[in-house]
Order: sequence, then C-alpha cells, then structure tokens
Amino acid sequence: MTRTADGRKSTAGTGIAKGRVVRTDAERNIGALLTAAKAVFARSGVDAPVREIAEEAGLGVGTVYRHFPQRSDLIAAVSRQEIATCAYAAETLAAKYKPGEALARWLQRYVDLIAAKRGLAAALHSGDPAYNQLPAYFDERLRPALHELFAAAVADGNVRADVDADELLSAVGSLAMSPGDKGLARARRMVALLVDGLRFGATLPAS
Amino acid sequence: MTRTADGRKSTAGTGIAKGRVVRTDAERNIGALLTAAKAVFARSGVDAPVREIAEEAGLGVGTVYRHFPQRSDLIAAVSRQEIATCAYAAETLAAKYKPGEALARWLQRYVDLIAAKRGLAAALHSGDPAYNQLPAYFDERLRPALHELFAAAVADGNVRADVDADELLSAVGSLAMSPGDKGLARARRMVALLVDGLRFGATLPAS
DNA sequence: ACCTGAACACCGTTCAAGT
DNA sequence: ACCTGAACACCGTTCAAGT
Repeated sequence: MTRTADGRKSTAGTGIAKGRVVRTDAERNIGALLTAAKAVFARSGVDAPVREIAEEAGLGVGTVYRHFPQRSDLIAAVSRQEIATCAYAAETLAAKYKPGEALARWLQRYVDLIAAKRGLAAALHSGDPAYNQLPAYFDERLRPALHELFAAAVADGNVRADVDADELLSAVGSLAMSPGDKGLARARRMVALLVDGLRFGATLPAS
Repeated sequence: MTRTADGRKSTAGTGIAKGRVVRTDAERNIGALLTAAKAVFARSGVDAPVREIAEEAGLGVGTVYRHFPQRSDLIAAVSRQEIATCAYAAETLAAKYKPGEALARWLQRYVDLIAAKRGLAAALHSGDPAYNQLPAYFDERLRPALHELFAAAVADGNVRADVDADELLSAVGSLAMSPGDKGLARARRMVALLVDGLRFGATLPAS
C-alpha cells in the first residue's frame, strides 16, 4: 500500500484496480484476508473452502468475494506478497552476512519459496488471466535481488564470474520443484552442492 | 481383462483387486466408464462432475462409485490404459515404418501422451496412494517400448549410439510438459530438432 | 452381485438488508 | 462504501429399494 497525494490509501501493488480509494476498514480487511489465506493455504492447500478463509480472518464470506472475486485473485495476491518478501530478504541477508554467505542463504530461502509454491505450478499453466502478470512480477522482483547478491559475491572473490545468474536461478528452481516427496531436503543438498561449485569449481564446459 | 482358468473374467491390469470375479454386466460397465471418463476428461478436465461421466456412460452415479470409489482411481485407470495404448503404438509403428521414422513418429506420439496428461502432473505430486504405482507402470511399459525402437534405429545406422535412450525420453517429456499455451506445436518442433540431432549431430560434449 | 437415483452434506456464489 | 450471512445452485457421496 502507498498513499495518494491527498493522503488517502491507494491499492498500488495489491492487484486491485489502480487509483481506487479504499476505506480504512476495507484496507484492514484485505490485510486480514491475505494473512488468513496464507495460513489456510499452507494448512489445507489452495483449494481450501472460502468459508475457512473467511472464518480465519473473522469476516463474512461476502467480504472475501468483494475483494477477491475469483479464488485465483486471492492466490495471486498471496503469491505476490510472498515473492516480495523473498526479494526483500535479499537486502536483509546482504546487510547481515558476507557476500558469499548471503548468496548461499538467499538461494536456500528461494528453495522454500518454490517448494511452497509447487501446488501453484498447475495453476500457472491453467491459463487463468489472474496469473498472467505473476511470472513477470516474479522476474521483476527476484532477478534483480539475485543479481545484486551475485555481483557482490563475485566482487568479493567468493564466486567465480563465468556463471550466468539467471541460469543459476532456474537451475535452483528446477531442483526445488521436481520431487514430490522428501524433495525439500534433497533440493537443499543439491543447492548446497551448487553453491560449493560456485566457490571451488573448475572451468565450466563451454556451452 | 484376461480370463481365469475356468473361463470367467478376472480384473488383471484394471487396478481392481486381483482374483475378484466380475459379472458380465459389471465388466461391460467398467469398460463403458473408462471410455466415458476418457472423453469427459478430454472435454472438461479431470475435475469434471461425476454425474457427467455417469451420464456419458449411460449409467447411474452409484455405479461409478462402486467400481471407482475415488476419483483418483478412475483417473489412474484411464492413465494406465493410455500408457498401454502408447506402448502398443511402438509395435504398430515398428511394423509399418523404417526404424528411424518409427522412432521419430513414436516420440511425437509420446508428446501427445504427456501433453494430454499435463493436468495430471499436479495429481502425481499430491501423494494420493492411487497414483503410487503409476510412475512404475509408466516406466515398465514405455521404457522397453522406446528401447526397442531405439536399438533398431541404431542398428539400422539411422541414429548415433552415443545417446542415452532414457535421457532422450525424459528430455522429450520435459519439452512436452513445460509451456501451458501453444506448447504442443512448440514441443513438436523441438522434438523434431532432437530427432534431426540424433541423425546428423556431431559428437556430444562429454558430460 | 450389481444397478439406480433420491437424499444428504458441503461448498461456491449472490444479494437484500444492515452499518 | 462496505459488511454480513441467509439463500440458492451445484457437486460429492451414500444407501435403501429394485433387478
């Protein structure tokens, strides 16, 4: 949320039509719904009953439909928030750790994001227009975050320069996505190996 | 369906408990349900109402639940049938075309299978026990089919020998899986390129 | 043994009434 | 302008009655 020139709230970045003015109670309800939906999606999956989300937020079902006419709108909004949080974590980690370790920790954080969103993969391929802008938002937020961490690690001499950051990101994404079962632990190990390779690896085979 | 020693029908390969004896009308209904489900899944997706499938088969909803207590049982049964059909296509193609072309055509047939099953990918990762044996069945049926086509094509001098057939299969699978939109045409072109590479490619970079 | 379909429970969605 | 929740439609699932 940002504020308009006259001090009232706008809905920039929430997926709601730009320029609309939102009443204070509505604003608070939208926040409550996002928090509730995140918890319910984590507990019961993205197909959880709308009533469960409304109850978790302490609101009527009608309020859910007012702000998020389609279930996919709510899913997309929660996803945007989680993407933004993950991007913000890059700054936090960069401030707290040395460049090489900040990069390593953020990549593991990224594994969490993708692993949690595995159920979303099918939705993204569904053609629902609500998801149209999501990959773009994903790129827009996460790629710059990674590139900054990456450049810092290279400058610090902790990471070799002959690796493409975008390729690294999609490789980590694939690892986090693939196996349904005990995939998270496996993905973590694989990503750790990759990071070691970034530090100690020899020259890559020419593509 | 196969027959037991006394000439009655058994349910081997249908996913129904082994050794059970099935009345003639029940046997016919199971077939009708599989045919109907395949059509309805293709038309309305795997989440189509059970009533729609029952109606398409000209049967009551209770009959669907009698033979397939869970929706996933029906999906799994249809999938097994489609896998078996695709495996059988390998024999047909091998008989009709020269080895190199048989391989190329079968790989395109495989693209159809995977593309049609894209909606199933999420289901496979759902942990539903009904799908547990499906990947195994997939391997058991499709890998031998491919290996035979592949070996014949290599023996015929149409395909170089320094390619791993399983790797080829999973690469084609990934291509057929990835893009939600006009992915089928794109996958076809990519697979065609792969096949050309099998024929005319230079030495692969050492892994 | 098997089939049918009415009956029940549950969920998505709307909208009149209230604030 | 927004919120509530009863009401309606629709779908999954069961089970008593029929064959």
